[in-house]
Amino acid sequence: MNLRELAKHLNLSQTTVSRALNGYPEVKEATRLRVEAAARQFNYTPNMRARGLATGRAMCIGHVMPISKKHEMVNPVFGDFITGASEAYVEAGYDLLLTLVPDAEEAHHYRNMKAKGNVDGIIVHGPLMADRRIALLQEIGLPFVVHGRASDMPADYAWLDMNNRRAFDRATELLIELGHRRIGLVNGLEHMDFAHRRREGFLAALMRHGLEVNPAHLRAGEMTEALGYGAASDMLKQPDPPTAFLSSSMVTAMGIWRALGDRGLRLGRDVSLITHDDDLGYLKNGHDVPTFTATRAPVRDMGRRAAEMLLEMIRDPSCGPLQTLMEAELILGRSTGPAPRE
Amino acid sequence: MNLRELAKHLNLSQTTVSRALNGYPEVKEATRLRVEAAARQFNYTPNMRARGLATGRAMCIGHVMPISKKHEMVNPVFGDFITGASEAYVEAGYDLLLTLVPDAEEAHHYRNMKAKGNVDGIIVHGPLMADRRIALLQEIGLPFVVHGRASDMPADYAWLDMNNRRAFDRATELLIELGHRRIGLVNGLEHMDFAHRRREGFLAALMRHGLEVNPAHLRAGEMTEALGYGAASDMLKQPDPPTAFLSSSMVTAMGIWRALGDRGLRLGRDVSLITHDDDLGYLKNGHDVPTFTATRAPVRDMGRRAAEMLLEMIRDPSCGPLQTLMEAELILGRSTGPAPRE
DNA sequence: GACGGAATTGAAAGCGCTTTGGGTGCACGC
DNA sequence: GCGTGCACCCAAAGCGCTTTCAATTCCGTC
Repeated sequence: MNLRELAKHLNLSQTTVSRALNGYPEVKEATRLRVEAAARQFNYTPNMRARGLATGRAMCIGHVMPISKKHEMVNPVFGDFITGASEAYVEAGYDLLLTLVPDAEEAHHYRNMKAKGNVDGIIVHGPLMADRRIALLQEIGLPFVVHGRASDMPADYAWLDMNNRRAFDRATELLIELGHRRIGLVNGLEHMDFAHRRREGFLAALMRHGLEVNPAHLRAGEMTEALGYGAASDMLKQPDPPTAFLSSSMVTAMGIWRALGDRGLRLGRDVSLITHDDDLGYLKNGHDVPTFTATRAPVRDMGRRAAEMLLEMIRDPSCGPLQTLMEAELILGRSTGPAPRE
Repeated sequence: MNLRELAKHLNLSQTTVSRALNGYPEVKEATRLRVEAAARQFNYTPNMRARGLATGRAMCIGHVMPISKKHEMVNPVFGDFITGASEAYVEAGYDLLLTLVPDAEEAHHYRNMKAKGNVDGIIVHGPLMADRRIALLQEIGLPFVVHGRASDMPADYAWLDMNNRRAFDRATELLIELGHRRIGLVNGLEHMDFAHRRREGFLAALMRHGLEVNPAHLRAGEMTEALGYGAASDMLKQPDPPTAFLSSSMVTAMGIWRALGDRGLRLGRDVSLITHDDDLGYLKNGHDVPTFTATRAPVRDMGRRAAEMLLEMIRDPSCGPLQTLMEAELILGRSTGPAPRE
């Protein structure tokens, strides 16, 4: 059933039917009711492609995920983020188009997004420190919001980010207050912006307290369980092993934990551990009391907020690039305790 | 730049330009080259909405994920599955539309998919045992492939599934051969089809070997780390604790492992564990030697295959519903060993 | 040099919707 | 009786593309 048929069936023009369904005021209330009833009866839904052609709006948001060829890994955070975003889209009547781009920097993908005309705006995932996509998108003129930031780029674009720097600074500070002097950092890949900021926060806190940075206590890689296990195992073998760890993700933290187990070290007693926790649905940090002391950021909420920002920017293009910085909570779990006496 | 402008610039009709770009034979080679050069120069990409309107094909596949209100959790497998599917779409020039459906309003969402006309087919995720969506989609007449199956429905639809029953049967068999007599099953929610089949496989193997089923050794829930920890802790407290566990996911297995650690039980020595492993990018099962003995199914490949099936069905609607059953590998890791002497 | 068919190209219709720019009645005031 | 303003409705244009049908050109042939 399309508009023409519906109109014919009602003995009305397409114009009137269209207006009735889209809530225009110049149609008589009785007529509107008649139209709406018929639409319901025949299960009429406007064809979005046709509507899009006519209005110029696609009613669809694109999410662009870079999948690096080298590290073929889907960010586990993605599922939860997108769930949150999806809530906002459903409410606003938008669809979600997902594009996985093999190489973060393939310009033509982004250009095509605009030309193909099937999205009104996009959300950019996984920004690098110097992410050329931002300038590209500004040039293209498609509204966008970055999930995260790109430190090396001028900041006049829309983004939603967690305060990674501060979160890791605070976490480090907490460990230092507990008496830890040798702290290992197991970070994500540091050309990713979020990882870079976390490292900065970590180093800043160390420096503020006059602590040396031991390069052997810094490790970065894809945030897998294996990374945590490997990194912690290596560091613990060294002459001056860390008495505490900072980890960039829950799975990595579990790997670290396993490495402790191998050596008979007890978490929170012999060795302390703070991890970042994205509060993912399938990876809850304990039940009543959190297993890990953690910097927690509700990724799902962030997805929703980012989506709302983008929708707002589309609704009112004059509002300029919106920016949101969210603070992570520092939640106390059972993985931290005073540094052991030497 | 749109087709008309491009045509004008070339002093050609839209017809010819369109044909040149779409590889129709009736256009002179010299002209085609000229057109292609101009298209590249101006970065012309056809507007998909307009093309879709004209051709009736959306060049887009919908993925529908139910998000149950009760268990607000995104299936962690989803990211990898969709990455695989995406590969196939990119090659075929398709886009991917993601819809998260809160399962209450099911029916009208699927009906709208068809009416809105922005997808040519859909992939259905998370099938339940008696999933009404299948009959609905058949009635609607939109090509679809189910990731998994629905045991209680007639099987004349397209699906791609892992042989869950056989995988868990084999895994159980292995444990029995190792001398285990009391085996705990920590499963996913059993109204989900895959979990139901795994349970069946588990029970079949027990029965075949004349082993009693202890209801206290069966547990099902959302496959979180906490589930594994809680279930294992409970079972180990009982008078006749399991000497081996079967787990439906890696994170759950890690929870079980943690519960063992709490009690000073060593994995693979004191207690054995086999888990299902979806081979996710960020949750690798060990490095050289797998940590866990596991039934492994490459979810990403499955995504690709499912997508290819759907594209084939769209290309040739007469080919009927395709079906693919994949076998999981049973890979040996360090989490299994002979049952301890009593 | 005219002719038939193959090779190229174009004009125009149409996909299903929105929206512009008129109508057509009708009530009202003069 | 006539203009005015309002409330309501419609015909038709147009969004950017594909595709049908027809027109034109080109060539080898007789």
